[in-house]
Amino acid sequence: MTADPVSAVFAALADPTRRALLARLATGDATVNELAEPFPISLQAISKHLTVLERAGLIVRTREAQWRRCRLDPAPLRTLAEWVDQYRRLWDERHDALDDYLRDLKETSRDRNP
Amino acid sequence: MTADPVSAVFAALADPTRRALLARLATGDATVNELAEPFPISLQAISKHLTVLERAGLIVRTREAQWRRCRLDPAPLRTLAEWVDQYRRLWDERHDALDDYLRDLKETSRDRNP
DNA sequence: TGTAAATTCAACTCATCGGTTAATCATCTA
DNA sequence: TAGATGATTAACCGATGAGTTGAATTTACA
Repeated sequence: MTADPVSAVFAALADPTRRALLARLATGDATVNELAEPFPISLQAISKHLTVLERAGLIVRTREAQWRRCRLDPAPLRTLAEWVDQYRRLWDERHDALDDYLRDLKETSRDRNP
Repeated sequence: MTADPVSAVFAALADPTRRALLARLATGDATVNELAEPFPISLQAISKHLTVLERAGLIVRTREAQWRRCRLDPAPLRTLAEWVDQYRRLWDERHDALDDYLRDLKETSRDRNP
C-alpha cells in the first residue's frame, strides 16, 4: 500500500465497520476481542480492519501479554479537519448567499403585503 | 453503489485525482475537458471520477449545449467536518496533556534553578 | 444535412478490498 | 512442558475500482 497518507486516511474511513471501531476506541482503549465482540464478522476480518486503521495512523497496537491493546490516535483526524477546512469558506459563502436570498424574499414579500 | 452517504464521501475523497479535481473546482466551475486537461489519464477516466464525485454529492453537473458544467457542492464536506469534529476533543485533550507536561517541566526546571 | 466537438456508455483488464476458513504464532498458566 | 487463550498470517473467493480503447450520444454549426 503505497498510497499517500491523506488517501490512506480517507480510504480507511470509507468503511462503516472501521468507523465504528474508531467510535468504540474513542471511548477508551480495547483489545481485539473486545472490539470484535459486537460485530457479526469474524475476528480475522476485524484484525484486518485494524491493520488498515493502523497503516493509516489512526490507531496504535501494542502487545500486552497475549493481548493487543488498541488505542486511537487522533492525529490523522486533525490533519483531515485541516484538509476539510480548506473548503470551509465555500459553504460559508454559500450559506451567506442563501441568507441574502431569504432576506431578499422576505423584503419582497413585505413590499407586496404591507 | 448502495453505500451509506458518509462512506460514499470518504471513498470519493480517497483518490488523489478526485481531490485534485475538487481543488480545481474550488477555484470555479469548469467543463469536463477543462478539468481533464492537466491530468495524464484519459478523458473517460476523468468522466468516471466525476461520476463518483457526483454520486457522493460533492459536485453537480449541468448541461450547457454540448458541454457539462461542473460545480463543486461543499455540503458533504460540511457534513464531514462535523463528523471529524466528534473527535476534536481527543486531540485537544492530548494537546492539553502536552501543555500540562511542558508547564510541569518548566516549573520543575524553575524549582531546580531558582 | 452532415460533420465536428464534448461527453458518456460499453466492454474489457488488472489490482485491491472485504470477507471466509484453516493454520500459525505468542504468551500465560496448570 | 503441554494446553489454552488471544491474535495474526495465509490462501482463497467474489465484488468493486481505476484505468484502457472503441463506439454511441448530444449539440452546434457550415
